[in-house]
Amino acid sequence: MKRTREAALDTREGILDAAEHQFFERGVSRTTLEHIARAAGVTRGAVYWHFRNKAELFSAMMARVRMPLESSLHHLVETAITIDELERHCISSLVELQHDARLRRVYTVLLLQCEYSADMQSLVERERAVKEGISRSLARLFARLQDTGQVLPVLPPRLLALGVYAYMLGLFTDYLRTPEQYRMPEDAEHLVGYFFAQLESASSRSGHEP
Amino acid sequence: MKRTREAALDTREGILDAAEHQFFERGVSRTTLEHIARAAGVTRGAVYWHFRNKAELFSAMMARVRMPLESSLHHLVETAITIDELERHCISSLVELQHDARLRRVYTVLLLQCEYSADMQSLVERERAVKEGISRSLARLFARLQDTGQVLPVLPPRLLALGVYAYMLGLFTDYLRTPEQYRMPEDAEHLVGYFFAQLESASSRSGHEP
DNA sequence: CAACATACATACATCTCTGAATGTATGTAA
DNA sequence: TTACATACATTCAGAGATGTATGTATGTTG
Repeated sequence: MKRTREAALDTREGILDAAEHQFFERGVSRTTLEHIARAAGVTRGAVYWHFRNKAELFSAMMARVRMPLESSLHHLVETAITIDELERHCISSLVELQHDARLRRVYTVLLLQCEYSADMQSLVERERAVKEGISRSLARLFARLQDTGQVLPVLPPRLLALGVYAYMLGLFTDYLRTPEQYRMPEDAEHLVGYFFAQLESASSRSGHEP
Repeated sequence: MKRTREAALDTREGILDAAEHQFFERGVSRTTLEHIARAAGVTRGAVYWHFRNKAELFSAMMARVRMPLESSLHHLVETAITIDELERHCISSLVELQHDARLRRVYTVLLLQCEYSADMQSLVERERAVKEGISRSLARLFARLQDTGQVLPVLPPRLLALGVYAYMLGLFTDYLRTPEQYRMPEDAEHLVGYFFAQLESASSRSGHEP
């Protein structure tokens, strides 16, 4: 058994992989560090070597994946873009779930297998901050797009931001819960497209159909 | 201390009330039966007298509240109704959350404070069945409304049902997580109204504005 | 007013999980 | 090659948590 630095990194990654699967299958609170260790082929000693406790392990696991709504969106939203780009981003982030098993697992854990109680305070606060950022960015984007006439002023920017966020959250959650009800590339396009259709003024809407 | 039958029922309700609060504050897995008993002013003996275990207590707690999306919706959807009725139902079920603290607590537990792991299997299956029923009912309703020309065929009924469900699920979840971001009577109306606006043909849309 | 059932409280045995302490083999730098 | 750090494995003590068994006071019924 080698104990070089690279091997240690492999072990660490293996533990995180195992945590992903165990959390996904048993839920966060019901999986013990022993479960994770065994699944990773190590003992709890190794786990405690790499992570201070379960909460830190959880955070590390979450940090490995970029939140689809967060990752590129924040950049996307700050640079001047069109409403179409935002729509395509929403669609692709939904479709991505079908292809990326890790994303699916981690998001299932985040949305369905994790209790947001007081001991997860740091996690809760972080998520809250992320959502705050997304909402504000989205609202500013919509404000810009409405100013330039790209988006119809059917709703104030704040509500558009809330609406898009809630819709995507609901779609993510429901897809992860019952994926068999979705035919994924097309349904994502239609469902998201439906929501955005109202926003697109006639000018920006041309060139949409083939 | 009286031990009559009515007193026993009071105790039972008290335990359920306490469970609601404790689950809400600590999350399901982190609250022990001791917590619940103390909060209810009894001991674990009383809890075990009324409920076989934590899972059964949880189920009993959930059974006390009617799911806003489930309760009247199922009836509503089977009787021939207009799209406006469905829209108003969605709005009012959202607004209801603001006024009904119990609903808020129980739904927060269901959506944010509860891990859907294997031991909650029965709960998971039940929720799944409920959603199946809602989806099918909604889809049939949309099909009828499209046939009679009340709703524009912008999307197939199945996708409309999925979309409405996901949107409401997202709104519920997000509102419960960050209620301070919503100005509740109006925002619910605007957010839901936005989603339904596309569906309403010119005829059914008249008489909407004051 | 027995006799029994109900509605709990109390006490206990058991189990699980955590965290820390300790042990140990391997790598690594002087 | 010695001395130390790294990367784990093993062991142990302690804290909850669960479920059950038992005790007990109060109703309830014939």
